[in-house]
Amino acid sequence: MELLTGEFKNTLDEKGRLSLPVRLRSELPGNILVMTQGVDRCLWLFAPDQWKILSQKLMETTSPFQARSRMVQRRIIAPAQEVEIDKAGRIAIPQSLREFAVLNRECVILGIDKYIEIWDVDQYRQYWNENEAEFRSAAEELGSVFL
Amino acid sequence: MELLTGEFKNTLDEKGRLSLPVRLRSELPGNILVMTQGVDRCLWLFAPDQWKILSQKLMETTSPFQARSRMVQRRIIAPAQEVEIDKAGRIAIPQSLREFAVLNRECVILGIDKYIEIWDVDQYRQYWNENEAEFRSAAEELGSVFL
DNA sequence: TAATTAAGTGGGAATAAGTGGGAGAAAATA
DNA sequence: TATTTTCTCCCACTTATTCCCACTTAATTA
Repeated sequence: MELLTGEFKNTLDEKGRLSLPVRLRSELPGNILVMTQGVDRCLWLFAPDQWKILSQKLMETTSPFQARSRMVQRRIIAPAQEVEIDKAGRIAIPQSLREFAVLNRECVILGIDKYIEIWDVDQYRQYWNENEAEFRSAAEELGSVFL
Repeated sequence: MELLTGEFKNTLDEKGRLSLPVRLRSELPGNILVMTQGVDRCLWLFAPDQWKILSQKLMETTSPFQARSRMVQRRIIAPAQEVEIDKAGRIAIPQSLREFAVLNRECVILGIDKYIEIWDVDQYRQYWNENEAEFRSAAEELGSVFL
């Protein structure tokens, strides 16, 4: 119960199922997760209590009568679905989310401390390449963060 | 009885019927819903008690003697109709509402916690594309929302 | 190194969800 | 009143999802 981190590569099968690496699974509180669209072309996975915190914050600060709010609600809140980890440690990724993230077969799974990201391996490679330079400059800005 | 969320794609049939995804249906209190025009080119669906809350608030804050109020009343309150979920889990969408939302065949159904939105798939895609840039800037502003 | 366990992957069978369409009732039109 | 249209209710088909079991490969242990 320590590090929800690690980068893994697993394959999505024909039926839309993806194994969660044990390393990540063992850090999760139960076998239910909430999955939604990330801001980039990936999926975000949260433990239910984490999702509750996040979604409540978002809902409190947004209203269906404001255009920007509706955008956030439609892109973050609306796509969210509960998924259950099956006996083999897999989750079935709902079709709409599979399409959004362009998941094909090879997937990259990232543990990011408080949540998990799922990428199509090609999309992730592309993202990585396109942002190499900007990452370096972002890292420079972290100069004030020391150990 | 937890998440009234999820993004789904179902087809409106020749008779104007649309299946509500079980994931959403199972979160609803009964088989009656109130359907009205959304602020964007989509339809809004509420559970009757949610609709009561919203419509009362709207009526309390508007007056027939103010032009803006009349607009709100005409566009939100007036178009509202009750619809019933049939045994196959479908709702029949009244013609006037179908026309308003330009529903053709492929529909996108969004669960947004307290209500449901129905879009024509093309309309939704267009909305999505037009707002890509603004969504990203809105997301940046959410920087203060952490887990 | 062989044996054993665990992790990840694949697939069949049963079930459920979504979709289409017919028959009859109700409503509208002539 | 006769005819047509619309709407309901019901049944049937197709596709997707779920559940269960088995195989392969990797890791662990003796």
